[in-house]
Amino acid sequence: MALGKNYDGQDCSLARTLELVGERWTMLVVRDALYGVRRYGDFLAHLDIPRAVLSQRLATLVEAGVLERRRYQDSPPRDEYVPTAMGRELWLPLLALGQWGERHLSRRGARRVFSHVDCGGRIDATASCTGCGAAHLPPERIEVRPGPGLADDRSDPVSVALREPHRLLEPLP
Amino acid sequence: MALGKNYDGQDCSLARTLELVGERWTMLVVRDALYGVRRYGDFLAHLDIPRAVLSQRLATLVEAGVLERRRYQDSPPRDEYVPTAMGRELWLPLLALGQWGERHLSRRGARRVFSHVDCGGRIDATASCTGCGAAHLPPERIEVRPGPGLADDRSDPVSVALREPHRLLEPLP
DNA sequence: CATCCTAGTTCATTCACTGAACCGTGGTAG
DNA sequence: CTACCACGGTTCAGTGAATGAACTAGGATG
Repeated sequence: MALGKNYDGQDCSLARTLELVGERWTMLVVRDALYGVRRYGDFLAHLDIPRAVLSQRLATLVEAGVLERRRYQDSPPRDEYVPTAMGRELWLPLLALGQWGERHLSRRGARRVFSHVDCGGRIDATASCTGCGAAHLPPERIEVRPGPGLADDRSDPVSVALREPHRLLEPLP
Repeated sequence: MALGKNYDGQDCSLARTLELVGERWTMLVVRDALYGVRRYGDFLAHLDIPRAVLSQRLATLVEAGVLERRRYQDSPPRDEYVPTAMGRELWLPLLALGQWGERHLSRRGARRVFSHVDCGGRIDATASCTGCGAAHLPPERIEVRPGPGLADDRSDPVSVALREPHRLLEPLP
């Protein structure tokens, strides 16, 4: 989103949600985190986001409890950003938005296909498996694959790694 | 959202969706449209949105096919903005976002409660009825009521009308 | 005729986004 | 010991969208 990030008069959970994740780039950062992107440089290269904006978004998401900043190496000191339980629950709205776009804004086929790791069935917009009927699946049980509509013209490590099937939340690349 | 509304390198249906509905205010406009708000002045009063931004957002949504602009009176000429089928399908992602905020960002209770008009059961984040089990319900089958966490300090016609139970998409106020 | 209502547009100001440059820490190579 | 590089940022000038107030236009209303 953008300027003046608060919707003051709106006593509404949607408005409160958008104050946090509705800013420009934020949902794409969370999506990447759910795909398994964890390092600053990978977000940067995959999203083509200005460094200052990425820093600010990561700080906001950490402060809000959507991501956790975690030391994964001491020398040199390196931190990674990992979705918390709260962040993992954003999977459902992000999926619903993506599926809506797939249905209404895409002329080519699906760019990415989600399937249930336990049965291989396709996932619908409510995170349910159209194969076995399991409802409201968490990201841990989902695999992403490139779909027929995906243009594979990007060469950053994340884009390359996502050309193979990949389970959500598993570290990339 | 904000500046430079396109996510050029992102070959992703979520990014395409956000280019359209991810701008600042846009999702709140769609939410209001699903609640039944139809007139420029009602959006304006309920959202406290700058007039120029509202005009621009309505035009974008009409052009994209999310809303339809419809003449409802000839003298004086007056148009209303009504969700198309494409717009009505945004119900699911908007609900999922709102429910996420309700769970994670709200200290008071729910601000609004959604229920199934056919059985009175509560609606979950996947638009399914927890009472009768009906899945993926469309907005036509949903009723909104004020929840315990709603502060009723606003006096615009839409806020006042929404203090009563109201079926989604039914014209307000 | 004067006033009001609705639905806008215009405009100066403010403020976030952008992209490029710079910085600091800690390896690593010679 | 010095140079250089990788990573993860911060800083900064320029741009452009959001903001809010003022203004406009068409038509009803008194």
